[in-house]
Amino acid sequence: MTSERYNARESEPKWQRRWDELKIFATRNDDPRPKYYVLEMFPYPSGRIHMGHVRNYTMGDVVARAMRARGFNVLHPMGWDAFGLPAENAAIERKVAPKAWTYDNIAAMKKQLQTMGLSLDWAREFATCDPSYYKHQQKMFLDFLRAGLVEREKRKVNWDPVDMTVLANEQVIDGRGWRSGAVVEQREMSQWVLKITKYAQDLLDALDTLDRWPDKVRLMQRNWIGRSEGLLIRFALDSATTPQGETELKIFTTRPDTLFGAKFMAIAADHPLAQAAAAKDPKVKAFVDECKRRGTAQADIDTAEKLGVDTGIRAVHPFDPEWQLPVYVANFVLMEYGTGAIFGCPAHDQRDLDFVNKYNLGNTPVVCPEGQDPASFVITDTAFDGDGRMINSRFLDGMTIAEAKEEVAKRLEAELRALPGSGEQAPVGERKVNFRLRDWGISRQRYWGCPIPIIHCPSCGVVPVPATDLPVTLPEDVTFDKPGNALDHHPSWKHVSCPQCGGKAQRETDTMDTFVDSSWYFARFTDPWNEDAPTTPEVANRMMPVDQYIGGVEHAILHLLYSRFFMRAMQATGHVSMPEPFAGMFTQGMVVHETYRKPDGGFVSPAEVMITADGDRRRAVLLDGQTPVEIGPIEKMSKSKRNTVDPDDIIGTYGADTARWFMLSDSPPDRDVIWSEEGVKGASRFVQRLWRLVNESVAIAGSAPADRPAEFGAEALALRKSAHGALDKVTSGIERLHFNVCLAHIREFANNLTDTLGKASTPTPDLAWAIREAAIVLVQLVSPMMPHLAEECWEALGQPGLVSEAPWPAVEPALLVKDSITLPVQVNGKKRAEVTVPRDADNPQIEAAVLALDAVKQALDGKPVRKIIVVPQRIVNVVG
RNA sequence: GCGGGCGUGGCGGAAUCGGUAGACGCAAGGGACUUAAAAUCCCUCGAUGGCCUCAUCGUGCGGGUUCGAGUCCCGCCGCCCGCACCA
Repeated sequence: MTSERYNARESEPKWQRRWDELKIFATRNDDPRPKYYVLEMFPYPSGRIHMGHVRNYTMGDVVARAMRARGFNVLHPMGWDAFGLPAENAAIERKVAPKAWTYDNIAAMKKQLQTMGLSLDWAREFATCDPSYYKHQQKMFLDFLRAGLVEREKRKVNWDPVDMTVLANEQVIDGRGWRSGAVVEQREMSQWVLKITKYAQDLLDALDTLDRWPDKVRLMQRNWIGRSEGLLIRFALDSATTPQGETELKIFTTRPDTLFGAKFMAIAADHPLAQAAAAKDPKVKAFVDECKRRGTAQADIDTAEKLGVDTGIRAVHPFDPEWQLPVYVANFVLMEYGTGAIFGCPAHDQRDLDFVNKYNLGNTPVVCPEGQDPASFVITDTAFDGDGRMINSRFLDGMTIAEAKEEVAKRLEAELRALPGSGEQAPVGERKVNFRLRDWGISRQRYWGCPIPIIHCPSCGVVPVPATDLPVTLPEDVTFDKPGNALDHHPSWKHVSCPQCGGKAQRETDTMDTFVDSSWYFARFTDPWNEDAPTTPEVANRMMPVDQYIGGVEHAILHLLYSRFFMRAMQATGHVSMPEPFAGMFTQGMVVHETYRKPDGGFVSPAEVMITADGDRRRAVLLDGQTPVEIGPIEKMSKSKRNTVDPDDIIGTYGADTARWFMLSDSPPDRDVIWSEEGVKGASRFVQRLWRLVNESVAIAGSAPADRPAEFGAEALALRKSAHGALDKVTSGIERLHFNVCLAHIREFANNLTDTLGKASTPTPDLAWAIREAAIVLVQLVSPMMPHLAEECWEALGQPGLVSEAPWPAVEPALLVKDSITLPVQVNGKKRAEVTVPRDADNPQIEAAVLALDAVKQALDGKPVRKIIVVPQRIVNVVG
């Protein structure tokens, strides 16, 4: 027996070296066992890992280690999402080349990650900025182009008129450029888009097959795709009021039933009709220009005041040639959705109601809720969007909404009118399924991204770079002394000869959105050594999909949806043969921490603060012991709030196992976890306790027989039940990623073992055997969470080999069965007593036992028993 | 603004299915050991009242369904995440 404390600082590097030497985490693609692919979202190489990474990778590692023990061929790789804006910012601010900055950061972060003891197959590591990775991405871009999945399209971008550059939404602060301070403008640019909308219906339908995804993520994706069924309606325009060449306005609506409640038409500022009106009317032009003087972020557009201007144009109601509606340009109508034009029915749409109330256009309710008198039904500031019957709607009156929609659709489909220009007759109304989802614009006017392998030739047009010329690599001799795209500024890079005609031509200088890089890395991990193709299909098809993907909720929509699209596009071009990349998805919560402020209001970091207890209250002072510090709200760890904790410090002080254990304890993994010094100390105490407990078990049970005894006494049986109960719960808990509950069960089991040891200084052989079994099970249960400590304990127990390679223990089902059960007894829903009955007691027996209880008789107070509800194995409720 | 989520003791949280609310831990208080401290071990720990093997109340707020609601439904309040060029 040892009385020494467990020394993480010595043990952890030792076991990490051992694992490394034996290459036990290297995955072979030809391993015949069933595969299990665990993946955590790969990090952006910012330079240092943060606690969010520690939490994310610990969770993945627990799953990987547990599944490995259960006999799976586990694939658990790691790489770097290495392109992106911060590298360019570093180049501007610190004059370091993006490439050098990025690879230095990768080296530093890899070193940090390696101290965590993760069971990763580092042989598969790559960074998305490696030409050997993006070469294949360029190849796939060209495959997609040939497959009709890539197009050119005009898109709006944030334009900084002073720096003459495109800004990311993040770089627009209160409508101004972050460096220049100039008011940003919307500007149209030709962009490359990936045709994700071609898969809109499939991406929506397939959500139903993703049964191991969180419901909330599937719901968010469903809403993002935004399928709606409605009607395209061609409104005729009154020629007297309409600019030359315009004869009709096409709108999309999901509420054709409310057509008789229409009060106005509204079109987007960049709608052709608005452009035509602006050319004639300075007031309209001023408004259209005003609309362009704002960023492109949706939240900003939506929260801006609803404004509009009357174009003077009048549209004709499709059911009444005498009824004219004013056409407004409105800032809340988007060209990107539907046809960029709507009809406004203020009584039944809040935005429309706010709009008419502002411009005094009035409203007429056309849907009346059931039970309300139509004569007195008035709308003032709250639109009614519920169910009801049609009123004030001529031939629709009395119909339900659904009937009215159908009737309007039928009538307008039957009505024909000449198409503008052609004279060909076409229906005025057409049923249409519309999606909110837009195609994925991937062009970025930035240097540090994957070059788009296209050459623009004045005579041949858009020419793909020939496959033999790939990759198109980034030049390294670039400067960042002027704003804008450094690739574009490069003196020679973009000048090439056309691969088709040989004439002078220019390379595309836009690079790809970094979401492209992260939309297929998981497939590349299955065979990162293939130099000829993005994937080796027979390998990818065996190792994919990812069985358990883990990452932050912030990626619930974009990254996950783009990846789902990319798999489909890769399937269409022969790189994989399945549509879904992630069979199981888990979104983990953030790591948050208290904030601290000095008397002058400045934030101070946790490392500079001392916390003292003052009765029930906690107080904080600076390390000088003098200056009081205000303890502020708990917030997401961020540099600006200075409430970050450095994983290096924690691992250096307490060891990786303590950090890992704490990250998994307390909070449910999908919720935020509060990092606290007390919590870490608690985890550290448990590390020491477990070490003592295992060593005491060795000392007490050293005499245990090697063979399993035929009979077990009461104490041994109780311990075995506790061990196998914990084993059962932890095994299923890891499967469901309920780590906090797993840890509680492990602690409970450890408490039971401690109690047993306390009572058994000289145990009988059967108890000694049970103690040794319990210690072994305990070490195996903690091994996925605290692998270094577990190895040390495994050695102390005299077990052969490494616990990291030991098979997961098997549960003995007989030990999970209880002989008798204790049921709570309620009288009229309130708990009054408990009754203990044999496991197989039938209902009449239980009822008799319950009615005999004094507490039940008392609670009934002489009232007759009306009925007794017996929920098997759960509860008894007596109704009096 | 739109979409999504969350809310349980002093604190983090537990409670497969609607079935004993508060598992497990943290903090706190009391005690043991110690010259002392650290470490460790034991006890108490939702609120109120009381006859401490007892009763009432209690899961953000207000209603509802049910024999029974933290869990389901309706309406609020508060906080957090995403919104297409941050990753």
